[in-house]
Amino acid sequence: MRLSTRGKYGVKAMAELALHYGEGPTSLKLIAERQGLSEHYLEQLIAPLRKAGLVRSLRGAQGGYLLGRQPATITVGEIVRVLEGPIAPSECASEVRQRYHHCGTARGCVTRKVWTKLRDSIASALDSVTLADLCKEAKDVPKGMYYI
Amino acid sequence: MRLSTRGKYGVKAMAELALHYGEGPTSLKLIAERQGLSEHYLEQLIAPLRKAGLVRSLRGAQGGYLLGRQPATITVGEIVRVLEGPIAPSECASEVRQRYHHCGTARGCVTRKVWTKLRDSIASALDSVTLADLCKEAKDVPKGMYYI
DNA sequence: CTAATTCCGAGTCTTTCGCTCGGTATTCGG
DNA sequence: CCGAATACCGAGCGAAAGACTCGGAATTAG
Repeated sequence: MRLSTRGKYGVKAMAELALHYGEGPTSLKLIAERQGLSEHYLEQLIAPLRKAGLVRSLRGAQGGYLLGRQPATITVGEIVRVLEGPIAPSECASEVRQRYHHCGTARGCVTRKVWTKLRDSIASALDSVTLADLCKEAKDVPKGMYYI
Repeated sequence: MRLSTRGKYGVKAMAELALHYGEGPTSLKLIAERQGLSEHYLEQLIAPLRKAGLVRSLRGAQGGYLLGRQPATITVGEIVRVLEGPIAPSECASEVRQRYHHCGTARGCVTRKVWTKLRDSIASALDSVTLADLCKEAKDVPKGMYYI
C-alpha cells in the first residue's frame, strides 16, 4: 500500500506550481530545488502531466511550467492517476474495467468486494483534496521542520 | 497503490479458513487448491499469520490450520498489516511513527497531510470488514464465475 | 549568439516480488 | 511400529519494477 515516488514527487511539484500560481513560469530546476528532488527525474514525471493538460510549458530561456488550470480545480487524485495509472489495490478492482479477469478461485472471488470498497475509499480521499487545499495548509507549516 | 500478492493471498487464505470455521483443521494444500494459489508460497504467508495469533496450526497427518479467533473478530486490516507491514502510502504518513523523518523540503512538507488522510481512509476501509462479512458475501457469489 | 530551458530516449543499478526447492520435525492411521 | 501426510524452516533465484542518471537535440529570451 505504498505510493511510489512518482505520485509523491508529482504532487509535490504540482503543489509548488500552485504556490506560485499567477507568477509566471517556474523552471524545473527551481521546483526541484525547492522541493528537494532530482531535476532529471522530475523531467520524467512532468512529461505525462503536460500531456494530460495539468501543466503547460514554455520552452527556451526564462521558460518553465505553469498550472494548466486553476489550483482549486486540480485534485490530488487526478495527479496520482496520471503518474501511477488507475487506482487499483488489486487487478480485479481497478477503476479501469478489466475484461475477462479471472480470479482462479473455484468458488468465485470472495475478496473482490473488499478491494472494490478500498479502491473507492482511496479514490474519494484523493479526489477530495485540491491543490488549493494544499496551498492553504502550506501557510501553517513552518519552514525546514522535521516531521516525526 | 497496489496491494502485493502477500496481502491478497493472505486474505483469501483467511477467508477460506473462515468459510470452514468449526469444521476442524484445513491443510495448506486444500487452501491452495480451493483458492488457486501456490502451496509453497502460501507457507511463507501463513507463518507470520500464525506468529500473530491469527491462525493456529496442528502438525502431523490430518493436521492443518484453524482460525485463531472467531471470524467476526478478525478484520481484513489486521491481516494486511501482518503481511505487508503498517499501512503507509508514504513513509512520512506511516501508522508506525517514524522518528526524525525529514522530507527534504525547504518550506516544509506540503503534502504530508494528504497522505495522512489517505492512510486513515485506507485503514478505516480495511478495518471495517471482518472475515464474517466476507463469508456472508461469499454465499451470493456463483461458482467459477468470470469477473469483468 | 549564447545561455537557459524544455524535450527525448536510452541505460543502469538496486530492490522488491513472487515464487521454487530441499530438507527436517511431527503426528495420525493402520 | 511404520509410513504417509502434514507443518515448519531457510536458502536461492529469475523477472520485474523502482528510482534515477546521462547525453544530446530543439527552442527561445535577452
